[in-house]
Amino acid sequence: MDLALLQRTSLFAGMEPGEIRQVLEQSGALVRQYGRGAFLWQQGESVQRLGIVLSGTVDAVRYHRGGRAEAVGRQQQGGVFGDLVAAAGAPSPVSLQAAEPATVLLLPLEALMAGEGPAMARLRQNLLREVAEKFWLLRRRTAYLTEPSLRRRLELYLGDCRQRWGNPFTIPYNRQELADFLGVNRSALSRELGRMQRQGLVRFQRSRFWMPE
Amino acid sequence: MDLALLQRTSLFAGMEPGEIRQVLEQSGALVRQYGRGAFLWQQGESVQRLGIVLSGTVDAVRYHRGGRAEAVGRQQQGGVFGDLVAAAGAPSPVSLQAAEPATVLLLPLEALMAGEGPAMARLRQNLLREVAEKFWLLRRRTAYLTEPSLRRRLELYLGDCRQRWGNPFTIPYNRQELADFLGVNRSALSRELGRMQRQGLVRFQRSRFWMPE
DNA sequence: ATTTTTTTGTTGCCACGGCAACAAAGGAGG
DNA sequence: CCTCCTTTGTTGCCGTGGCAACAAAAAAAT
Repeated sequence: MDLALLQRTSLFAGMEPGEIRQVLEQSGALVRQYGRGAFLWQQGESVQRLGIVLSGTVDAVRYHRGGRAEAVGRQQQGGVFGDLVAAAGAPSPVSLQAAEPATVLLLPLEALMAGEGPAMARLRQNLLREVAEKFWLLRRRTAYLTEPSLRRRLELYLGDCRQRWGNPFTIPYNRQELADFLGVNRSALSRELGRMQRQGLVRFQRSRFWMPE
Repeated sequence: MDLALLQRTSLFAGMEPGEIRQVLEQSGALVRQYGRGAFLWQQGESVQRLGIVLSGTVDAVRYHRGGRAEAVGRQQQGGVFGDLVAAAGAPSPVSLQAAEPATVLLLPLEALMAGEGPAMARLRQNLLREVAEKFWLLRRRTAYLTEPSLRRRLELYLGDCRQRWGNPFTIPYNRQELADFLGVNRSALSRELGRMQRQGLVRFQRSRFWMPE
């Protein structure tokens, strides 16, 4: 078990290798491997485990009646998944699928909540924080989605990025993905970006942006 | 302290009065009162407490530069607030304000995560579930907001309501609020609802709806 | 280097829906 | 009952932005 990797995850942040090892034993953690495309679990199942990606990629996907698949989230090395599903204690609204061959560490939620000692307490704080951060990330997105115009959505999003990362900054999306994220059409997005650049409100090439002020 | 009320809250659900009392003492809970309009805490503050509304109403409000206030959430008797703020451990993106004179029970988060015993474990499960449910509620809303047309947003939202509550069902919004929730214009919403009713896709009066099939 | 595929930019068309202004209906209070 | 105020429905106008189709650029594959 690669404790150094775990130490860098949000879930085990601030914990000593000894504490991590202790928590793993105490909680009944286990490691599993999945091939490309394999389901860790399916939409509608009740799950009481959460996972950490040790290697590979895990996607959260929502399958609509009609077969359409909607990408909901993606986790790579060190990422935590299944926390929100297990925490809600309801049938999962998404399937979890290995986008690439993946090795994951699985932790039973209930053991984490009941376990005692300072290491467990720290872990729980981390878990709760992880979940809350996912909430606020989503909250931020709804702020973009409820802006009335494409221009305002872009200004708000890019302004947030500049504030967070400084100038220049690189966004984690290509045009199509950004359009999806902001809930707009890709060509309309390109058009508006062009306009903003001509007006000197922003400069960019590909996913690298620079904003004045 | 009204233990019967607490027993009916999501945070203390499934716990005996004795357990609740024990948790309150063990964690250092305290009761506070706030007059109408008083701030429980302000945007930007770091908070490590969460609260339960014993009486009155507490609003989460986001103040934008420019003075514009955006209503983010509201909790009434039995409702839990501040959980997501405290859990994230970051400066609060919202202010909490007593919309009506309010009595609240405040619980230090850290004590809840570190406390031992089955009652504490249950409480933590409940807390985590509360947070996760707020996430999925928001997730559902983004599903509406990313639908491309007003019609599709309505169909999706009303379809969800019918599935959840059965026919007929009453939505918790008036027209203006529903428009805001779905991120559309109120008159356009009324227009579309009218069209759908003429096509037999829905029947309604005010906030009471009925959908075929 | 050449070909193929992916990503991004551009443009014309036109419909959806925002906006404003008003009418009608419903509720509350006298 | 009548008045006042809030909520909901209706309609015309017109701009934003969805959509499709193509061009250009970049990246990947051969």
